[in-house]
Amino acid sequence: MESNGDFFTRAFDVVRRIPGGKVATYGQIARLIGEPKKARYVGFAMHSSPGVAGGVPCHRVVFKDGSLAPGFAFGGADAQCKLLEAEGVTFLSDGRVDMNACAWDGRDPNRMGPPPGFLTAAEFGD
DNA sequence: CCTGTGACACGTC
DNA sequence: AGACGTGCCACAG
Repeated sequence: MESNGDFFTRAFDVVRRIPGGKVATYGQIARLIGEPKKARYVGFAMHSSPGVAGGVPCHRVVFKDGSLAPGFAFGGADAQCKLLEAEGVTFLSDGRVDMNACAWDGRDPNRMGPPPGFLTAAEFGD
C-alpha cells in the first residue's frame, strides 16, 4: 500500500530514516527500497523531495564516493557540508564525507527489523 | 503520443 | 589505476 508505485515515497521514507550524524548513498537507498538499479532515480526523487523541512534530509544523501552534490543540490555542496557537519558527520580534507565512520548501517535504531538487503559499513570498506 | 532528460551505479576496456 | 558506455524509470515539454 503506502509504497505501491511511489518509488519517490519509498525513497523519501528511507532517507527520512537516516539517523543524524550518518549519511547514506543513492545506491544504498535504492537498494534499501529494493530497486538498486534505480539509484539514479533516487537522486531525482530528492529533487522532487519537499526538502529537509518536509522531513527529507537530502543533505544526508551523498555519493558512493562520499562526495556531495556538485551544486545541483538544495543549496550547494557547501550548505550540505555544513549541515552534515552540524549533524556530527566528519569530513575529509577532500571535502568528502568520511564514509569510514559516517556510513549509515542501513539499520534504523527506531526500527527493529533491518530492511531487506540492508547495507553494512563493511560494504563501504572499498 | 513520443523524445529527452536526470542529485547514479556497475561492468568492461 | 582511471575512463567510457550502458541500464534503469519517471516526469517535463
